[in-house]
Amino acid sequence: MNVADRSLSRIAREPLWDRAHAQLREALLAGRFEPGSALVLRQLAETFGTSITPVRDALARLVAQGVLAQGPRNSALVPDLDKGALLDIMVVRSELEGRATREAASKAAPAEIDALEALLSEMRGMIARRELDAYLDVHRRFHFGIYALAGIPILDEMIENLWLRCGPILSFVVPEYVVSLKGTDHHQAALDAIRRKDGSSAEAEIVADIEEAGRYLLGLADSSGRIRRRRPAG
Amino acid sequence: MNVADRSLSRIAREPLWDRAHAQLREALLAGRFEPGSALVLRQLAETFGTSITPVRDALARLVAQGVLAQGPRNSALVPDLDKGALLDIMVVRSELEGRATREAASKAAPAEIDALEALLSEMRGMIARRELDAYLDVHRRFHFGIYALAGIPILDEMIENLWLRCGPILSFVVPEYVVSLKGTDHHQAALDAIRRKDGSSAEAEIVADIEEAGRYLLGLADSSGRIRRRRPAG
DNA sequence: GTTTGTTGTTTGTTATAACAAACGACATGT
DNA sequence: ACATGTCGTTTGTTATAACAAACAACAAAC
Repeated sequence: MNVADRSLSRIAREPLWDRAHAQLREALLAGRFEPGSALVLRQLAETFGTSITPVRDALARLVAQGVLAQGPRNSALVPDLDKGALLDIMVVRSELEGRATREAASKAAPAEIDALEALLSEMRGMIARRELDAYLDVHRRFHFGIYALAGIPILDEMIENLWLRCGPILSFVVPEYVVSLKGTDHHQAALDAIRRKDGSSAEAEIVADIEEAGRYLLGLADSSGRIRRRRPAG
Repeated sequence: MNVADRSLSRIAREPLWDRAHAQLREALLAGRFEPGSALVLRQLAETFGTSITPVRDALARLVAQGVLAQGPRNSALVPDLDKGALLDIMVVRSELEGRATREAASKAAPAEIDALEALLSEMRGMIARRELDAYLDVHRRFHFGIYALAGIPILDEMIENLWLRCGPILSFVVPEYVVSLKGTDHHQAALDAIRRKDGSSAEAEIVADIEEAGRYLLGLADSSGRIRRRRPAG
């Protein structure tokens, strides 16, 4: 060990496919891909400025995780969820996120709960200002903040996977819907329950939150059962 | 359509990486890989008689699924579960497999239940004859037979993923353990509960089955917390 | 006009080579 | 002896080219 150790930081090795994977993941979560559209190797490779190999790796990973669907020619497709698929995901989400919340209630420290409380007030401000994208981002951090308190990495991983699976349609919610929920703030109720270590109530609130959002998205389904956004992307 | 359509069958396209993936999956589940060992691209490529590209694809998929761990050089490692990791998996398995069983109880048709009953008697014969490998295979088919009845593909997928994660140590059970369980046959009890559409009891039995196996595997842990087989593979 | 066959383009698959980072063996210096 | 530096080997990463399957457009035949 020499004196320079304090000023220098670790050099992280990050393969190109890892960066491609991260970018695709983020774009999916932000709803920047049209459900049903195909992700083309050479096209993405040109966008990223790499050869097709790293892109191929990234897409293979996403498909393996079930985040992307595979089309006819082993091509990667942005999933186009129908009512049945969404309902199934909601069932698993309720189960997993409910359990994570219950575990969190028995382990959370006051300081950690306060940090989540801060996110809640952030969220309220964003709703008032109709900042939907920013709201969705903090909203996600709030949920995963709870689940992280459970201290079960595998649970986190699987929950994140489920969010990714409905990523392309998560942005279909409109600000008006979020505003209309002021009366039934499951987020606040869940956090309050966690604070008083009432695992059952906390679980029930989170499940209610998931099911409420699920019902809203289900209501967006057209006659064929596919989930569409109210106003097509401009 | 011509007259030949009846005798000819669909020609399935199966890429090399898909076959490699399937073989690795099966080997993992059969416990043919030593926990902690590294899977080397060029070595496997030679075994399969292909270039490293398809092998790379297969390993990337397995790592993305969380079935394989990633080592220092982004290398793929056979997971070496410690007590904590195993416990976490068991929590999620109980939650998911419990829910699947509950759903199955409300949807199962008598004929489907009878088919599972047949598997149960097959299992009993195999235990009596100490055919461990064959038993584990039918045992797996029994469990997934129940979960399939729930009719929620995503649930199935995630449960299979969890089994794969502990695949390398599933074969650590010894015939003596299985035999010792004659008194508490959770499998039979779960199936009986499903037959009388008692979802809660069915769920409880499956959870008990999982936790019992979990306790056994936990008992194999050495002083450092790593799960080892009683008798090292010959 | 509909069907059928052809052809060119698109797109995922595989093999191969060049590359770079990490590791171990070995030698060297203190 | 121990630390350090060098070098060869191992091993994952990336780019590239050749390939094969699928699709669409178009032309020919009935």
